[in-house]
Amino acid sequence: MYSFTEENYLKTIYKLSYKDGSGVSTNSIAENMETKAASVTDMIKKLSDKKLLKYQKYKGVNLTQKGKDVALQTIRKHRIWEVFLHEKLKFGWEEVHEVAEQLEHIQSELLINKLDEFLGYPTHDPHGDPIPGENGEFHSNAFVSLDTVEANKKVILSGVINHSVPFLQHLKKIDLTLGQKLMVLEINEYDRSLKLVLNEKIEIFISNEVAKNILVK
Amino acid sequence: MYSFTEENYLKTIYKLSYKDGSGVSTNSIAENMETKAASVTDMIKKLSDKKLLKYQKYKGVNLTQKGKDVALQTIRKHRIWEVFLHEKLKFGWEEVHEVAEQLEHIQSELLINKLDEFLGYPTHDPHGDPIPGENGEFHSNAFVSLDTVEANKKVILSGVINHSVPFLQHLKKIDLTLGQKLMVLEINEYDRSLKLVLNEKIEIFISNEVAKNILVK
DNA sequence: ATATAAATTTAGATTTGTCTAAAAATTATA
DNA sequence: TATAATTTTTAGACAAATCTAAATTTATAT
Repeated sequence: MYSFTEENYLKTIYKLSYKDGSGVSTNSIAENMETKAASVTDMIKKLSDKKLLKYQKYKGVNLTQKGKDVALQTIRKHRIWEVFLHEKLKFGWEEVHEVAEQLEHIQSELLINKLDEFLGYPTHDPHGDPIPGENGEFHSNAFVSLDTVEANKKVILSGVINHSVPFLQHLKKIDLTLGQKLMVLEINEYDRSLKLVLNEKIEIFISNEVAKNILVK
Repeated sequence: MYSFTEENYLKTIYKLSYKDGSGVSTNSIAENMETKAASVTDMIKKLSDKKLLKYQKYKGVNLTQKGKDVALQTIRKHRIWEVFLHEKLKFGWEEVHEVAEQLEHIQSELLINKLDEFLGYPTHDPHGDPIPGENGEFHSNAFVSLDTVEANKKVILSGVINHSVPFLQHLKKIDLTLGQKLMVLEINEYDRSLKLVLNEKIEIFISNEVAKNILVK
Protein backbone atom coordinates (compact mmCIF):
# COMPACT_ATOMS: atom_id res chain seq x y z
CA MET A 1 0.00 0.00 0.00
CA TYR A 2 2.53 2.61 1.14
CA SER A 3 6.25 2.33 0.58
CA PHE A 4 8.85 1.67 3.23
CA THR A 5 9.96 5.29 2.87
CA GLU A 6 6.48 6.81 3.03
CA GLU A 7 5.73 4.89 6.23
CA ASN A 8 8.96 6.13 7.78
CA TYR A 9 8.18 9.75 6.97
CA LEU A 10 4.67 9.45 8.41
CA LYS A 11 5.96 7.80 11.56
CA THR A 12 8.58 10.52 12.07
CA ILE A 13 6.11 13.34 11.43
CA TYR A 14 3.64 11.76 13.84
CA LYS A 15 6.23 11.64 16.60
CA LEU A 16 7.45 15.19 15.89
CA SER A 17 3.94 16.60 15.95
CA TYR A 18 3.80 15.59 19.62
CA LYS A 19 7.19 17.06 20.43
CA ASP A 20 7.09 20.17 18.23
CA GLY A 21 3.34 20.83 18.21
CA SER A 22 1.50 21.66 15.02
CA GLY A 23 3.23 22.62 11.76
CA VAL A 24 6.19 20.22 11.78
CA SER A 25 9.15 21.87 10.02
CA THR A 26 11.07 20.56 7.05
CA ASN A 27 14.36 20.83 8.92
CA SER A 28 13.22 18.90 11.97
CA ILE A 29 11.99 16.09 9.74
CA ALA A 30 15.30 16.13 7.87
CA GLU A 31 17.33 15.94 11.09
CA ASN A 32 15.24 13.12 12.48
CA MET A 33 15.44 11.08 9.32
CA GLU A 34 19.11 11.81 8.70
CA THR A 35 18.40 13.18 5.25
CA LYS A 36 18.47 16.59 3.54
CA ALA A 37 15.79 19.29 3.66
CA ALA A 38 15.43 19.22 -0.13
CA SER A 39 14.58 15.50 -0.01
CA VAL A 40 11.99 16.19 2.67
CA THR A 41 10.31 18.86 0.56
CA ASP A 42 10.06 16.41 -2.34
CA MET A 43 8.53 13.69 -0.21
CA ILE A 44 6.15 16.10 1.53
CA LYS A 45 4.68 17.03 -1.84
CA LYS A 46 4.13 13.39 -2.62
CA LEU A 47 2.46 12.68 0.72
CA SER A 48 0.34 15.80 0.32
CA ASP A 49 -0.85 14.63 -3.12
CA LYS A 50 -1.89 11.37 -1.47
CA LYS A 51 -3.85 13.29 1.19
CA LEU A 52 -1.72 11.93 3.99
CA LEU A 53 -0.82 15.40 5.24
CA LYS A 54 -1.66 19.08 4.83
CA TYR A 55 1.15 21.21 3.49
CA GLN A 56 1.60 24.94 2.97
CA LYS A 57 4.90 26.13 1.57
CA TYR A 58 7.25 27.42 4.27
CA LYS A 59 4.63 26.64 6.94
CA GLY A 60 5.39 23.05 7.84
CA VAL A 61 3.09 20.03 7.72
CA ASN A 62 0.24 18.42 9.68
CA LEU A 63 -0.92 14.83 9.26
CA THR A 64 -4.48 14.22 8.11
CA GLN A 65 -6.51 11.51 9.86
CA LYS A 66 -5.48 9.16 7.05
CA GLY A 67 -1.80 10.01 7.66
CA LYS A 68 -2.17 9.49 11.40
CA ASP A 69 -3.78 6.10 10.83
CA VAL A 70 -0.86 4.92 8.72
CA ALA A 71 1.63 6.27 11.27
CA LEU A 72 -0.15 4.55 14.16
CA GLN A 73 -0.37 1.23 12.37
CA THR A 74 3.35 1.40 11.68
CA ILE A 75 4.08 2.23 15.32
CA ARG A 76 1.78 -0.62 16.37
CA LYS A 77 3.68 -3.08 14.19
CA HIS A 78 7.04 -1.80 15.40
CA ARG A 79 6.14 -2.23 19.07
CA ILE A 80 4.51 -5.64 18.67
CA TRP A 81 7.64 -6.89 16.90
CA GLU A 82 9.77 -5.45 19.71
CA VAL A 83 7.78 -7.49 22.22
CA PHE A 84 8.31 -10.62 20.13
CA LEU A 85 12.05 -10.03 19.84
CA HIS A 86 12.43 -9.39 23.55
CA GLU A 87 10.05 -11.92 25.05
CA LYS A 88 10.38 -14.83 22.65
CA LEU A 89 13.80 -14.43 21.04
CA LYS A 90 15.50 -12.95 24.11
CA PHE A 91 16.91 -9.87 22.44
CA GLY A 92 18.19 -7.26 24.91
CA TRP A 93 15.97 -4.20 25.15
CA GLU A 94 18.72 -2.14 23.53
CA GLU A 95 18.82 -4.50 20.53
CA VAL A 96 15.15 -4.66 19.56
CA HIS A 97 14.69 -1.25 17.93
CA GLU A 98 16.99 -1.69 14.94
CA VAL A 99 15.48 -5.00 13.82
CA ALA A 100 11.92 -3.77 14.45
CA GLU A 101 12.64 -0.83 12.12
CA GLN A 102 12.74 -3.39 9.32
CA LEU A 103 9.99 -5.72 10.51
CA GLU A 104 7.46 -2.90 10.91
CA HIS A 105 7.19 -2.61 7.12
CA ILE A 106 6.11 -6.19 6.43
CA GLN A 107 2.72 -5.96 4.80
CA SER A 108 0.21 -8.41 6.19
CA GLU A 109 -2.70 -7.55 8.44
CA LEU A 110 -3.07 -11.24 9.23
CA LEU A 111 0.55 -11.50 10.33
CA ILE A 112 0.44 -8.67 12.83
CA ASN A 113 -2.88 -9.77 14.28
CA LYS A 114 -1.74 -13.37 14.67
CA LEU A 115 1.52 -12.20 16.21
CA ASP A 116 -0.41 -9.98 18.61
CA GLU A 117 -2.53 -12.97 19.64
CA PHE A 118 0.56 -15.20 19.98
CA LEU A 119 2.08 -12.65 22.37
CA GLY A 120 -1.13 -12.42 24.43
CA TYR A 121 -2.16 -8.94 23.30
CA PRO A 122 0.64 -6.97 24.96
CA THR A 123 -0.15 -3.37 25.91
CA HIS A 124 3.42 -2.06 26.14
CA ASP A 125 6.70 -2.64 24.32
CA PRO A 126 10.01 -3.50 26.06
CA HIS A 127 10.71 0.20 26.65
CA GLY A 128 7.34 0.74 28.31
CA ASP A 129 5.82 2.55 25.34
CA PRO A 130 2.12 1.81 24.80
CA ILE A 131 1.05 -0.28 21.79
CA PRO A 132 -1.78 1.30 19.78
CA GLY A 133 -4.73 -0.99 19.13
CA GLU A 134 -6.04 -2.12 15.74
CA ASN A 135 -8.04 1.09 15.49
CA GLY A 136 -5.26 3.32 16.73
CA GLU A 137 -6.47 3.64 20.34
CA PHE A 138 -3.78 4.21 22.94
CA HIS A 139 -3.73 2.83 26.45
CA SER A 140 -2.39 6.06 27.85
CA ASN A 141 -0.07 5.15 30.60
CA ALA A 142 0.22 8.05 33.03
CA PHE A 143 3.76 7.27 34.14
CA VAL A 144 5.89 9.82 35.98
CA SER A 145 9.63 10.28 35.73
CA LEU A 146 11.66 8.91 38.62
CA ASP A 147 13.16 12.29 39.54
CA THR A 148 9.74 13.53 40.65
CA VAL A 149 8.99 10.63 43.01
CA GLU A 150 9.17 11.37 46.73
CA ALA A 151 11.28 9.31 49.13
CA ASN A 152 10.03 6.01 50.57
CA LYS A 153 7.40 5.48 47.92
CA LYS A 154 7.38 2.07 46.22
CA VAL A 155 7.19 2.18 42.43
CA ILE A 156 7.67 -0.07 39.41
CA LEU A 157 10.01 0.76 36.53
CA SER A 158 7.55 1.10 33.63
CA GLY A 159 9.33 2.89 30.80
CA VAL A 160 12.13 5.11 29.58
CA ILE A 161 12.21 8.53 27.96
CA ASN A 162 15.67 8.23 26.42
CA HIS A 163 15.62 5.23 24.06
CA SER A 164 19.29 5.37 23.04
CA VAL A 165 21.36 2.21 23.02
CA PRO A 166 24.02 3.57 25.43
CA PHE A 167 21.37 4.62 27.96
CA LEU A 168 19.59 1.27 27.79
CA GLN A 169 22.91 -0.57 28.12
CA HIS A 170 23.71 1.49 31.19
CA LEU A 171 20.41 0.60 32.85
CA LYS A 172 20.98 -3.06 32.05
CA LYS A 173 24.45 -2.86 33.59
CA ILE A 174 23.09 -1.52 36.88
CA ASP A 175 20.29 -4.12 36.85
CA LEU A 176 17.45 -1.74 36.10
CA THR A 177 14.95 -3.49 33.87
CA LEU A 178 11.29 -3.05 32.98
CA GLY A 179 8.99 -4.27 35.75
CA GLN A 180 11.69 -3.82 38.40
CA LYS A 181 10.31 -2.92 41.85
CA LEU A 182 12.15 -0.03 43.43
CA MET A 183 11.97 2.63 46.12
CA VAL A 184 13.66 6.01 46.44
CA LEU A 185 15.63 5.98 49.71
CA GLU A 186 17.24 9.36 49.56
CA ILE A 187 17.40 12.42 47.33
CA ASN A 188 20.63 14.39 47.55
CA GLU A 189 19.90 18.11 47.71
CA TYR A 190 23.18 19.09 46.08
CA ASP A 191 22.86 17.39 42.65
CA ARG A 192 19.49 15.67 43.00
CA SER A 193 21.12 12.28 42.60
CA LEU A 194 19.19 9.38 44.11
CA LYS A 195 19.80 6.39 46.32
CA LEU A 196 17.43 3.56 45.38
CA VAL A 197 16.67 0.14 46.75
CA LEU A 198 15.84 -2.64 44.29
CA ASN A 199 13.54 -5.49 45.29
CA GLU A 200 13.88 -4.34 48.91
CA LYS A 201 17.47 -5.62 48.86
CA ILE A 202 20.15 -4.01 46.72
CA GLU A 203 20.99 -0.34 47.10
CA ILE A 204 22.23 1.66 44.11
CA PHE A 205 23.00 5.31 43.32
CA ILE A 206 21.87 7.03 40.14
CA SER A 207 22.39 10.54 38.83
CA ASN A 208 19.51 12.96 38.30
CA GLU A 209 20.22 12.73 34.57
CA VAL A 210 19.42 9.00 34.67
CA ALA A 211 16.41 9.47 36.96
CA LYS A 212 14.86 12.02 34.61
CA ASN A 213 14.84 9.44 31.83
CA ILE A 214 13.18 6.66 33.80
CA LEU A 215 9.39 6.33 33.98
CA VAL A 216 7.67 4.63 36.91
CA LYS A 217 4.18 4.02 38.19
CA MET B 1 24.37 -5.99 2.04
CA TYR B 2 22.37 -7.02 -1.05
CA SER B 3 19.07 -5.47 -2.07
CA PHE B 4 15.68 -7.10 -1.91
CA THR B 5 15.75 -7.36 -5.70
CA GLU B 6 19.24 -8.79 -5.95
CA GLU B 7 18.40 -11.48 -3.41
CA ASN B 8 15.28 -12.42 -5.39
CA TYR B 9 17.21 -12.74 -8.62
CA LEU B 10 19.86 -14.92 -6.98
CA LYS B 11 17.22 -17.14 -5.37
CA THR B 12 15.41 -17.59 -8.68
CA ILE B 13 18.60 -18.33 -10.60
CA TYR B 14 19.64 -20.83 -7.93
CA LYS B 15 16.35 -22.70 -8.25
CA LEU B 16 16.42 -22.61 -12.06
CA SER B 17 19.96 -23.93 -12.21
CA TYR B 18 18.61 -27.14 -10.65
CA LYS B 19 15.66 -27.36 -13.00
CA ASP B 20 17.28 -26.12 -16.23
CA GLY B 21 20.86 -27.25 -15.60
CA SER B 22 23.83 -24.97 -16.26
CA GLY B 23 23.56 -21.72 -18.23
CA VAL B 24 20.25 -20.35 -16.99
CA SER B 25 18.59 -18.35 -19.77
CA THR B 26 17.47 -14.75 -19.64
CA ASN B 27 13.95 -15.70 -20.69
CA SER B 28 13.46 -18.36 -18.04
CA ILE B 29 14.56 -15.90 -15.37
CA ALA B 30 12.17 -13.29 -16.79
CA GLU B 31 9.24 -15.72 -16.79
CA ASN B 32 9.89 -16.87 -13.25
CA MET B 33 10.21 -13.36 -11.90
CA GLU B 34 7.30 -12.03 -13.92
CA THR B 35 9.42 -9.33 -15.50
CA LYS B 36 10.85 -8.56 -18.96
CA ALA B 37 13.96 -10.04 -20.57
CA ALA B 38 15.49 -6.57 -20.96
CA SER B 39 15.24 -5.99 -17.20
CA VAL B 40 16.90 -9.34 -16.58
CA THR B 41 19.83 -8.48 -18.84
CA ASP B 42 20.31 -5.23 -16.92
CA MET B 43 20.29 -6.94 -13.55
CA ILE B 44 22.53 -9.78 -14.74
CA LYS B 45 25.20 -7.24 -15.64
CA LYS B 46 24.99 -5.74 -12.20
CA LEU B 47 25.23 -9.14 -10.47
CA SER B 48 28.11 -10.09 -12.75
CA ASP B 49 30.00 -6.92 -11.79
CA LYS B 50 29.54 -7.91 -8.16
CA LYS B 51 30.96 -11.37 -8.90
CA LEU B 52 27.75 -13.10 -7.88
CA LEU B 53 27.46 -14.90 -11.21
CA LYS B 54 29.32 -15.67 -14.44
CA TYR B 55 27.80 -14.21 -17.54
CA GLN B 56 28.55 -14.55 -21.24
CA LYS B 57 26.33 -12.67 -23.66
CA TYR B 58 23.67 -14.90 -25.19
CA LYS B 59 24.94 -17.91 -23.20
CA GLY B 60 23.01 -17.62 -19.96
CA VAL B 61 24.34 -17.35 -16.42
CA ASN B 62 25.83 -19.52 -13.68
CA LEU B 63 26.09 -18.52 -10.03
CA THR B 64 29.53 -18.23 -8.47
CA GLN B 65 30.10 -19.71 -5.01
CA LYS B 66 29.44 -16.23 -3.60
CA GLY B 67 26.14 -16.06 -5.49
CA LYS B 68 25.12 -19.52 -4.30
CA ASP B 69 25.88 -18.55 -0.72
CA VAL B 70 23.59 -15.52 -0.90
CA ALA B 71 20.85 -17.61 -2.56
CA LEU B 72 21.10 -20.33 0.07
CA GLN B 73 21.01 -17.89 2.96
CA THR B 74 17.88 -16.31 1.48
CA ILE B 75 16.26 -19.73 1.07
CA ARG B 76 17.28 -20.61 4.63
CA LYS B 77 15.63 -17.45 5.96
CA HIS B 78 12.49 -18.04 3.88
CA ARG B 79 12.02 -21.57 5.17
CA ILE B 80 12.76 -20.77 8.81
CA TRP B 81 10.15 -17.99 8.68
CA GLU B 82 7.68 -20.42 7.11
CA VAL B 83 8.15 -22.77 10.06
CA PHE B 84 7.53 -19.89 12.46
CA LEU B 85 4.36 -18.81 10.66
CA HIS B 86 2.99 -22.34 10.54
CA GLU B 87 4.02 -23.71 13.93
CA LYS B 88 3.75 -20.66 16.12
CA LEU B 89 1.25 -18.37 14.40
CA LYS B 90 -0.91 -21.16 12.96
CA PHE B 91 -0.85 -20.02 9.36
CA GLY B 92 -2.13 -22.65 6.93
CA TRP B 93 0.61 -24.23 4.81
CA GLU B 94 -0.84 -22.51 1.75
CA GLU B 95 -0.57 -19.09 3.43
CA VAL B 96 3.04 -19.10 4.60
CA HIS B 97 4.86 -18.56 1.31
CA GLU B 98 3.62 -15.08 0.50
CA VAL B 99 4.51 -13.57 3.87
CA ALA B 100 7.86 -15.39 3.98
CA GLU B 101 8.72 -13.77 0.64
CA GLN B 102 8.87 -10.50 2.53
CA LEU B 103 10.38 -11.73 5.80
CA GLU B 104 13.29 -13.46 4.04
CA HIS B 105 14.83 -10.07 3.24
CA ILE B 106 15.10 -8.80 6.80
CA GLN B 107 18.76 -8.21 7.42
CA SER B 108 19.99 -9.54 10.75
CA GLU B 109 22.12 -12.62 11.25
CA LEU B 110 21.25 -12.51 14.93
CA LEU B 111 17.54 -12.54 14.20
CA ILE B 112 17.56 -15.61 12.00
CA ASN B 113 19.84 -17.53 14.33
CA LYS B 114 17.75 -16.72 17.39
CA LEU B 115 14.58 -17.60 15.49
CA ASP B 116 16.14 -20.90 14.43
CA GLU B 117 16.96 -21.64 18.06
CA PHE B 118 13.46 -20.61 19.21
CA LEU B 119 11.97 -23.08 16.73
CA GLY B 120 14.27 -25.90 17.90
CA TYR B 121 16.49 -25.97 14.79
CA PRO B 122 13.91 -27.29 12.32
CA THR B 123 15.26 -29.29 9.37
CA HIS B 124 12.27 -28.91 7.04
CA ASP B 125 9.72 -26.22 6.23
CA PRO B 126 5.92 -26.78 6.24
CA HIS B 127 6.04 -28.09 2.65
CA GLY B 128 8.73 -30.65 3.52
CA ASP B 129 11.54 -28.71 1.85
CA PRO B 130 14.89 -28.99 3.62
CA ILE B 131 16.28 -25.93 5.42
CA PRO B 132 19.93 -25.18 4.54
CA GLY B 133 22.24 -24.76 7.53
CA GLU B 134 24.22 -21.64 8.46
CA ASN B 135 26.96 -22.74 6.07
CA GLY B 136 24.60 -23.75 3.29
CA GLU B 137 24.62 -27.50 3.95
CA PHE B 138 21.47 -29.38 3.00
CA HIS B 139 19.95 -32.30 4.83
CA SER B 140 19.11 -34.12 1.64
CA ASN B 141 15.84 -35.82 2.21
CA ALA B 142 15.53 -38.78 -0.13
CA PHE B 143 11.74 -38.69 -0.36
CA VAL B 144 9.85 -40.52 -3.10
CA SER B 145 6.66 -39.44 -4.79
CA LEU B 146 3.51 -41.24 -3.66
CA ASP B 147 2.71 -42.60 -7.13
CA THR B 148 5.80 -44.85 -6.98
CA VAL B 149 4.97 -46.47 -3.65
CA GLU B 150 3.79 -50.08 -3.72
CA ALA B 151 0.56 -51.26 -2.08
CA ASN B 152 0.39 -52.04 1.64
CA LYS B 153 3.50 -50.09 2.54
CA LYS B 154 3.20 -47.63 5.41
CA VAL B 155 4.63 -44.19 4.70
CA ILE B 156 4.62 -40.66 6.10
CA LEU B 157 3.63 -37.60 4.08
CA SER B 158 6.88 -35.64 4.06
CA GLY B 159 6.63 -33.03 1.35
CA VAL B 160 5.05 -31.73 -1.84
CA ILE B 161 6.38 -31.10 -5.34
CA ASN B 162 3.65 -28.70 -6.43
CA HIS B 163 3.70 -25.72 -4.04
CA SER B 164 0.73 -23.86 -5.51
CA VAL B 165 -1.97 -22.49 -3.25
CA PRO B 166 -4.83 -24.42 -4.96
CA PHE B 167 -2.97 -27.73 -4.67
CA LEU B 168 -2.15 -27.14 -0.99
CA GLN B 169 -5.75 -26.13 -0.30
CA HIS B 170 -6.96 -29.32 -1.94
CA LEU B 171 -4.72 -31.47 0.24
CA LYS B 172 -5.91 -29.61 3.33
CA LYS B 173 -9.51 -30.21 2.30
CA ILE B 174 -9.01 -33.98 2.05
CA ASP B 175 -7.10 -33.99 5.37
CA LEU B 176 -3.68 -34.65 3.93
CA THR B 177 -1.11 -32.75 5.99
CA LEU B 178 2.63 -32.99 6.59
CA GLY B 179 3.52 -35.82 8.96
CA GLN B 180 0.31 -37.71 8.13
CA LYS B 181 0.67 -41.50 8.35
CA LEU B 182 -0.78 -43.27 5.35
CA MET B 183 -0.79 -46.52 3.40
CA VAL B 184 -1.57 -47.26 -0.22
CA LEU B 185 -4.44 -49.77 -0.26
CA GLU B 186 -4.99 -50.11 -3.96
CA ILE B 187 -3.64 -48.80 -7.24
CA ASN B 188 -6.16 -48.70 -10.09
CA GLU B 189 -4.59 -50.02 -13.29
CA TYR B 190 -6.78 -47.91 -15.53
CA ASP B 191 -5.82 -44.36 -14.45
CA ARG B 192 -3.30 -45.10 -11.69
CA SER B 193 -5.54 -43.40 -9.14
CA LEU B 194 -5.00 -44.54 -5.55
CA LYS B 195 -7.05 -45.65 -2.58
CA LEU B 196 -5.30 -44.64 0.66
CA VAL B 197 -5.92 -45.24 4.32
CA LEU B 198 -5.09 -42.43 6.74
CA ASN B 199 -4.04 -43.19 10.32
CA GLU B 200 -5.21 -46.78 9.78
CA LYS B 201 -8.80 -45.48 9.81
CA ILE B 202 -10.16 -43.22 7.07
CA GLU B 203 -10.10 -44.32 3.44
CA ILE B 204 -9.74 -41.75 0.65
CA PHE B 205 -9.25 -41.78 -3.12
CA ILE B 206 -6.76 -39.54 -4.91
CA SER B 207 -5.90 -39.11 -8.58
CA ASN B 208 -2.50 -39.99 -10.00
CA GLU B 209 -2.01 -36.28 -10.67
CA VAL B 210 -2.26 -35.60 -6.94
CA ALA B 211 -0.13 -38.63 -5.99
CA LYS B 212 2.68 -37.51 -8.28
CA ASN B 213 2.95 -34.25 -6.36
CA ILE B 214 3.12 -35.78 -2.89
CA LEU B 215 6.42 -36.85 -1.35
CA VAL B 216 6.62 -39.56 1.30
CA LYS B 217 9.23 -41.49 3.20
C1' DA C 1 13.20 49.25 8.62
C1' DT C 2 16.65 47.20 6.42
C1' DA C 3 20.44 44.03 6.36
C1' DT C 4 21.81 39.60 7.58
C1' DA C 5 21.03 34.95 8.89
C1' DA C 6 18.39 30.86 8.76
C1' DA C 7 15.03 27.92 6.76
C1' DT C 8 12.86 26.27 2.75
C1' DT C 9 12.10 25.46 -1.99
C1' DT C 10 13.45 24.86 -6.86
C1' DA C 11 16.26 23.22 -10.59
C1' DG C 12 18.84 19.87 -12.29
C1' DA C 13 21.48 15.59 -11.64
C1' DT C 14 22.08 10.68 -9.87
C1' DT C 15 20.97 5.81 -8.66
C1' DT C 16 18.11 1.68 -8.81
C1' DG C 17 15.11 -0.98 -11.14
C1' DT C 18 12.00 -1.11 -14.59
C1' DC C 19 9.98 -0.67 -19.34
C1' DT C 20 9.21 -0.43 -24.81
C1' DA C 21 10.91 -0.64 -29.26
C1' DA C 22 14.48 -1.65 -32.25
C1' DA C 23 18.79 -4.01 -33.37
C1' DA C 24 21.75 -7.93 -33.17
C1' DA C 25 22.82 -12.66 -32.37
C1' DT C 26 21.47 -17.33 -32.14
C1' DT C 27 18.72 -21.28 -33.29
C1' DA C 28 15.42 -23.64 -36.13
C1' DT C 29 13.64 -24.83 -40.51
C1' DA C 30 12.78 -25.42 -45.26
C1' DT D 1 22.77 -23.04 -46.53
C1' DA D 2 19.87 -19.30 -46.71
C1' DT D 3 15.87 -17.63 -44.53
C1' DA D 4 12.65 -17.36 -40.84
C1' DA D 5 11.68 -17.45 -36.03
C1' DT D 6 13.22 -16.87 -31.55
C1' DT D 7 16.08 -15.13 -28.01
C1' DT D 8 18.84 -11.70 -26.23
C1' DT D 9 20.84 -7.26 -26.01
C1' DT D 10 21.01 -2.25 -26.66
C1' DA D 11 19.25 2.36 -26.65
C1' DG D 12 16.54 5.50 -24.63
C1' DA D 13 12.89 6.67 -21.38
C1' DC D 14 10.55 6.65 -16.82
C1' DA D 15 9.38 6.56 -11.69
C1' DA D 16 11.03 6.66 -6.94
C1' DA D 17 13.99 8.59 -3.78
C1' DT D 18 17.85 11.04 -3.11
C1' DC D 19 21.43 14.75 -3.56
C1' DT D 20 24.01 19.55 -4.42
C1' DA D 21 23.87 24.20 -5.47
C1' DA D 22 21.30 28.15 -6.26
C1' DA D 23 17.21 30.91 -5.51
C1' DT D 24 13.56 32.38 -2.60
C1' DT D 25 11.06 33.20 1.59
C1' DT D 26 10.84 33.99 6.51
C1' DA D 27 12.96 35.32 10.88
C1' DT D 28 16.27 38.11 13.58
C1' DA D 29 19.00 41.91 14.94
C1' DT D 30 20.75 46.19 14.90
